[in-house]
Amino acid sequence: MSNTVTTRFAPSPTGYLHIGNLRAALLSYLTAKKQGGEFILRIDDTDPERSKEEFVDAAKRDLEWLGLHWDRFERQSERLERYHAAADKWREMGRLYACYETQTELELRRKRQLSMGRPPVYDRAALELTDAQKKAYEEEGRRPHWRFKLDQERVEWDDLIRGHTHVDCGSVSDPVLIREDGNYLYTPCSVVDDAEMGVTHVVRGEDHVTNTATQIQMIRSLGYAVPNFAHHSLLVGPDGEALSKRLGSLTLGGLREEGYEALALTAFMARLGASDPIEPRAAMAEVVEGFDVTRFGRAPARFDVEELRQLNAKTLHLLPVEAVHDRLVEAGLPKSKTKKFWAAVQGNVELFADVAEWIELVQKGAEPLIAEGDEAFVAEAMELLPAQPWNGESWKNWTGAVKEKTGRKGKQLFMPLRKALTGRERGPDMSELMPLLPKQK
RNA sequence: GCGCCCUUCGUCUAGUGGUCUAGGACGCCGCCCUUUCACGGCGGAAACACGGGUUCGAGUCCCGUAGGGCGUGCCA
Repeated sequence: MSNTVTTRFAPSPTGYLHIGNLRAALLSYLTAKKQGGEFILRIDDTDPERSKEEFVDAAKRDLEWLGLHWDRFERQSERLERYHAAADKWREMGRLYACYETQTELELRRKRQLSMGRPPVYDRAALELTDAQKKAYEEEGRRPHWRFKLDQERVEWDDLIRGHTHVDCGSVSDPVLIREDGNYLYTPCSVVDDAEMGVTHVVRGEDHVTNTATQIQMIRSLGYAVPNFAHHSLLVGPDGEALSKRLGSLTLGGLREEGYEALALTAFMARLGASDPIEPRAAMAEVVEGFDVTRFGRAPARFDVEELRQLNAKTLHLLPVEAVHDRLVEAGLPKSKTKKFWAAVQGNVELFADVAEWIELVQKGAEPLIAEGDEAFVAEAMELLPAQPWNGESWKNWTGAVKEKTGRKGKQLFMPLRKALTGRERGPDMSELMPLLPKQK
């Protein structure tokens, strides 16, 4: 109908979303939003055995948290009649054929092909089955699974990320579309949904490249327009190893619980593996603005949570107080104090949870930390401590007085005083921090 | 095994035969700011996987080797 750029993210609710899923979801979302388009969240739940509602809820929660708001929500389990209709068409065209091999038989056949140095491609034996043979199988109690008969041609497309891409369908097995138990597999559902939902850009991982070739054939056979494709590379770990092994520890929910900012995560993933620099962002609109799917490379991208942590810190360092006010109050800070507190402390937090330490300091104070040999100096300095309340000049005045009295200067002067007041060696600018400190005992 | 893709500073990358003595960003190191640490600003070190070939000339083209990713499911 319209030319609105439309993308989708189609997770199967069989587990929690992880960082790899985020790459696909985010790139899809950003591809749509950069063009003012629509983003669809489509739950791929055709497998009733493995799909769990719990995972649907979790996926929604994760995407909402990250700010990947969907314009439409669909679920494949409610669209089965659409898939039936497509399957009927394919049967009429002679492109969907019944197969009766068991999984064990197929496995054996593949092993035999492999041992002969041949690619394990389905041999289409079922195409030769006579009606009588099929009937015999049925009477034996076997139920068929259904394969799509591929044209043995070279399928080509211009991929937004990979450039000109080709797959030789002559070396690909005819994909199974319908399982023996009648459930539809990913491939046909995706084809039908993308076409009927008006998806213009399919953005997904490069593990789908072969699927794309077979799906293009299915799309064409149904007379639909072939959408644009963008296959991004997959993530690998910090040492270049496949990430799949450690994905379990990299769920989006887990990263959220560890305290990472949604904005840090989206800004990071929107640039990881692309040629534009990874930059901290103060709002999702900036992430969208700075996104360009064609800037991504074909090489696998390393995901290192340490780099995420660094971006997280920089993100926090540029967030205005309005963006964190509610969370500061939730963490126990009085509303009236958030502005000055954040101005003083934001440069010293890597994860938002780090504010807890500073909130405790400004509310309860800290045990002085006095280095050996500095006892007399600190005692002398405390005598000169100005009366509270302190203001922005207090630190300067105090240290000036201490300097005059003791002759100390530089680090010898400041570090002991910082430690005496805050109990720490590191922290925010003392001029800003001192007025926030509680009444001294 | 076979097929596809990939390999430039530690990391993400720019680079489509000739100012590439290889550019940027993050990190690292140093300096500056703050008469302290952190934050911030400025600067520096740091790479064409290896071997052949084509060419006057190769990071750029071809072949091979090595390494990595993906595919090869009645998973998605």
